[in-house]
Amino acid sequence: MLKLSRLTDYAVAALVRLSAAEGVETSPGISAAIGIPEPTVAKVLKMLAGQGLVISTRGARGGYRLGRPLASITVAEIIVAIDGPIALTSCVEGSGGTCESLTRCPVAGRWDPVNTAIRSALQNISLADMAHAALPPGLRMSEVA
Amino acid sequence: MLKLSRLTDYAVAALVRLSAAEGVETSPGISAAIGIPEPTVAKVLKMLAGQGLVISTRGARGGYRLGRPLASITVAEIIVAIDGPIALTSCVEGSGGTCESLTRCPVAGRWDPVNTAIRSALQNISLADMAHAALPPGLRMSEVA
DNA sequence: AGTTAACAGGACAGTTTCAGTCCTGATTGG
DNA sequence: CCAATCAGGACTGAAACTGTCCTGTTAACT
Repeated sequence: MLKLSRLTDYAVAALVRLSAAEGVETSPGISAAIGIPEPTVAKVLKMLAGQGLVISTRGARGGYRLGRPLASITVAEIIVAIDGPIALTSCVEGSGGTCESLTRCPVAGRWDPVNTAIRSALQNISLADMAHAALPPGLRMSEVA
Repeated sequence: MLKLSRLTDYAVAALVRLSAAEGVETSPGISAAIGIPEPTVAKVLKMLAGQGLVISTRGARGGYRLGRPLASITVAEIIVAIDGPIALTSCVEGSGGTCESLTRCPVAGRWDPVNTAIRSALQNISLADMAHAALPPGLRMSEVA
């Protein structure tokens, strides 16, 4: 359904939360703040740390903090960190394996403009944009932060 | 991986093929032309017919023909016909059911700008654009963001 | 009429992918 | 030395998708 994974959604929640925390926060702490089970939150944070979107500190009193300001993190980066490269069709996945029916397939390569358009759209939306988006009626920022 | 279903890919192939045929063509005929098994092609065509993207004629000497010129069919329409409404996150799916943790979820509603951007991008690409895209001999999507 | 070609619609199993959890190891502070 | 915390990978159960098949309906041709 052209939908992204739920983990990406969690990643956004965690990043926004980290932004509000203004410092180092632990995985259990983030879990409690955003209402998502701790093991899952930990998994997401590890993936984000791998891409440098968050910076981890190990050991006691360690935790995570934002690697960059929210405004400089794009939605595209988060999706890449969680779901891998943005390629709508397997034909253009960077896997290197060629489509088995490449010689007949009349679509090979034609999704490129679509992929490009999607990437461009996602790169033009920052996390700050999402954080500032209007919240549903009845939900106040103070309640979630 | 933010990828669309393979059937959508087939749909594009079938539509481009129908455009080349310039008339009524049967499901088995399209299958042979694009190298995709007949039952699958039939399934895709039925879905496209349901959305009016192709027009079916029943009975002997029946078949399918394009409902509109390629240039007026957008990628978004095909995706909707095959995969359903374009909504990246379940939070904003038109299901009406509210997120079970809506009161805590700090992300509710924030994907809207992303969804809008994606829809806009997909609505601005017509099938004719894809049909005209160059078919690269080696087809290498070098690097993705 | 009868037969044949073709679409319509739904039901079905096999496969793959994903979400979520858990375990073991490494690092740092008290 | 002990506790807290991240790192990395393996594993399981559930869900979605793919691809196929079956039955019914429509229309042309003989």
